[in-house]
Amino acid sequence: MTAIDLEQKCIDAGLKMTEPRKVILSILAHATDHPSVEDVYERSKQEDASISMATVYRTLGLLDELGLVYRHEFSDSDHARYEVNSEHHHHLIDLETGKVVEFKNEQIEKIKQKIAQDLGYELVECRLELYGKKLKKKK
Amino acid sequence: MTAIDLEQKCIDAGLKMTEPRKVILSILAHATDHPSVEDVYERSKQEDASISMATVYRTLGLLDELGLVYRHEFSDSDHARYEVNSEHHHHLIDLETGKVVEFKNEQIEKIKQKIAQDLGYELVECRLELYGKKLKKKK
DNA sequence: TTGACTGCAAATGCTTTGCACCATT
DNA sequence: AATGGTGCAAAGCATTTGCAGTCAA
Repeated sequence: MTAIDLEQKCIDAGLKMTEPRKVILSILAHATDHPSVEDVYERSKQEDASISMATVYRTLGLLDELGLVYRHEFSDSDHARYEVNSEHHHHLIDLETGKVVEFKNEQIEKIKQKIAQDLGYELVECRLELYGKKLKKKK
Repeated sequence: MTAIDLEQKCIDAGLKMTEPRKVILSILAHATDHPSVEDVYERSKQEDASISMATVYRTLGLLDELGLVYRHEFSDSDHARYEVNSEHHHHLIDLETGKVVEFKNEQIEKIKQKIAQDLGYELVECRLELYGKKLKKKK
């Protein structure tokens, strides 16, 4: 999803397209990692030094509510990290470097559904995170 | 795991078996839910009104380090919730009531392993939580 | 005896909010 | 012009910590 797409979705949702919001949306659209609030704040300041932390928190909160962004709370760090909500996937976190690898798996999606159903529930959300250490290549 | 088992493991780990710790271990051993720090504190006070919140935090922290207890951070609430670390399982959280249902699934265990391996990682930890709404029984 | 443990209260650190001013619509 | 958005600084809140007294071993 591009920055323009995000801007349009915000406008459609009735938000005013202010300067701070444009900057934040652009940063999120271009991020290749999963930045924390602090990260977004730092990067925003490079575009526009007057942006405040409060605005970053408020904006990310709004985007999360609108479902445009996904809020992660990986257990290897203690603050939230964000990513633009695009295609459904899960994460593997490198315990040594904190690097996040994304993956998809059709089989797991099916089993999740089935487990929830068997327990008498409709699956609404799901959190699946793997934490691991890089394997040393053998030989 | 009984309270006695937990006490023994703590002693083996070199911890002194004090009154507050006995109370907290007993509460954890008897809990059928996944109590928050606050919950453990409230329940502890009924056994011994002099126990402080700080001690509950410190004790739960120690137990987590020793691996005797598992610290959850379900995304429907914002504080940590604990359970005695017994058999490996995952959780489904009822989004309407907050109720936690435990489940196991062999298939998922295998797929998790395989995914990590395929990505070049050794699986160390994992978090799998389903969030859902109770299905209405049809007819 | 003595080092670990505890309660208390103060400190922390991330996040939220009240308020007055400002900008988008 | 009206309303929603912003920066700032203060407030919140769960959790942690310094300290002096206490207790298990």
